[in-house]
Amino acid sequence: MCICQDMDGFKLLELVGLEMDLPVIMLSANSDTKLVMKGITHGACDYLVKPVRIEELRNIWQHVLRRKKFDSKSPTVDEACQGNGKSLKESEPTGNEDKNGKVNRKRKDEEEEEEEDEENGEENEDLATQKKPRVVWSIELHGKFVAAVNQLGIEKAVPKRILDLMNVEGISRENVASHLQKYRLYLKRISSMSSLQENMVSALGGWNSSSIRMNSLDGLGGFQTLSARETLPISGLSSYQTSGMLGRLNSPSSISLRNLSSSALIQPSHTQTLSNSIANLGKFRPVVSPANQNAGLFQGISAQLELNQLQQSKRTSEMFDSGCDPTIFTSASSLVDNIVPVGSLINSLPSASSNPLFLQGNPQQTLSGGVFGNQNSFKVNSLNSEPFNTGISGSNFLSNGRCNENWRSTIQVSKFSSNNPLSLSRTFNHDRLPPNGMRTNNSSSGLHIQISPLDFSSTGTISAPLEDSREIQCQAGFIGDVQSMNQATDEKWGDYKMDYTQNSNHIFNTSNTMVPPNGAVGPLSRMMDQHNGVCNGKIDSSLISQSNSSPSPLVQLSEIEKSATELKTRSNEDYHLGQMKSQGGLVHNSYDSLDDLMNEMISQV
DNA sequence: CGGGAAATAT
DNA sequence: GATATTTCCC
Repeated sequence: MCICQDMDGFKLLELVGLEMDLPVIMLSANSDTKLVMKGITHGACDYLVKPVRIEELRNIWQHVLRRKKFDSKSPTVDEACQGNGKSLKESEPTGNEDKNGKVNRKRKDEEEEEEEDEENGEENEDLATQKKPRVVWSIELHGKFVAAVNQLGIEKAVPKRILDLMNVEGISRENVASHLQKYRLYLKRISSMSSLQENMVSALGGWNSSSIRMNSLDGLGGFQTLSARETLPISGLSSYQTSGMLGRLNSPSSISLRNLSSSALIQPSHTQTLSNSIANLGKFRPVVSPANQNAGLFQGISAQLELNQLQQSKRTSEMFDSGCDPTIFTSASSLVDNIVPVGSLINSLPSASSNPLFLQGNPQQTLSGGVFGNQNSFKVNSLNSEPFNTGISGSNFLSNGRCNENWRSTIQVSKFSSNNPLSLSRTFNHDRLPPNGMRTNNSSSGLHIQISPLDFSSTGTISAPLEDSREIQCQAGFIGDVQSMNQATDEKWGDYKMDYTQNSNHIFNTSNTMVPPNGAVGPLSRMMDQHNGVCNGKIDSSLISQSNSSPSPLVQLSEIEKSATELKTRSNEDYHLGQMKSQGGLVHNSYDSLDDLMNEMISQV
């Protein structure tokens, strides 16, 4: 017989059965009952769902022995085994895995089969039990986790308690402990990021942009991974978001506050100075997180971005020097990283993007504009929308009102520039396209990438875009209210993964992702802008505060978008400017509370 | 039990 | 090759 590549397992199974008369055990990651049945009906003795536990294998052996015994005694048994799958039904893979409710996350993998000499399949079930299904921290699950943690307060959140609060079956304390470990790590990163930012700010004058960037990158990176991973599983679902988001929302603000007060994070290292406060923030994570998330997305890209930035550098450096927006900066860098693909875009745009435009506009405003621009491109859909999704809304609702207004204003602006926006978006896309890389990346790396660009452009779905834009806008708008912002952010954070992850699917994602990518560019630009204008005076305080607390994330997002927009638009300087104005106002507003924090942090530093 | 870190699985 | 989870150990 010949085994060709195109031959699937079932064909092979038949061949083996016909020509070799060997007992065959099918192995596949696909636990679909239909497939199992098919395998068995095609002559497989057993069908094991991967991953296969050792116990299962052990059992197989035992069965072999048993079979031999039976054989001698009663051939029938043996026969049954080999020949017809039906007799083996029991061995159905399905059985094995599911101890827990969740059982197998479904994977569509391909099926593989392998034959093995003798065996009977029955036993695996016994053994099967042994196998522990791998817990996939879906957004939903993570949402519950976050809600539980928030409820308990980070300090009091220990695996056992979290597990109780989550009230989810199928996961063990160990699972929760592990996830908590990861979550803490994540928070830590965030906090460090913020701290770094702060430091940078404090340093204002003298820091190396490069070092800063590095830091930011690191932080982001971590997130990203987290988010990305999570995202994957989730990706399919739109639904999850809602639930997840809500959950988060619930806990949210109040929780975050607690955390802050308590503080406690342990920060590792460096940033400690800030850390306490920061740490808290980190715990808070929600707030900060957004930025991080964004950053995370971009990660890969960093180098390019940096280069780009550097090129633009002067401005950038200036910005830094001024210290206007450390946070932003960071985010920018992070963005940059992620952006890679974007980077290419940027490059292409570069000249234009680079400076001029950005400089002029205010970052924030610009951002808004950017967002809007996107929206425009999307088309008003946004309006329709529902925006945002409730999920989001949960946290944001309040702000929504504001946002809306902002939006409107923004929108107007965009309209005015409207042509551009669309063009921008398109351009954007195109640019990216060329970069197939982006897409490619997306597919490969996944999540993050998709995010942005793709969605954007293709996005087809309008909805996504809209939402994104909305969110973004909202964020921008929020900036004013730190608290609200925070909450929103928090939520996101909570979802952090979710958001990112989702990006593919949901709006959130989109927005997040989108933003980041864009943001990558944007941030820089933003920075630049600030530098130029706004930043100087107030900026420090306001910005800083932002960076520290949640605001920054938002800002970043908006920035990002903005940047993106800018990039896209370039041409639309006008448009930017207009937006900028509006933003500026917002920004300042927000920080009061944050400022305090900032101040403290700064002083500490 | 909780946390950190090595070992694995994806 | 890197990350997410699991497992092991203190």
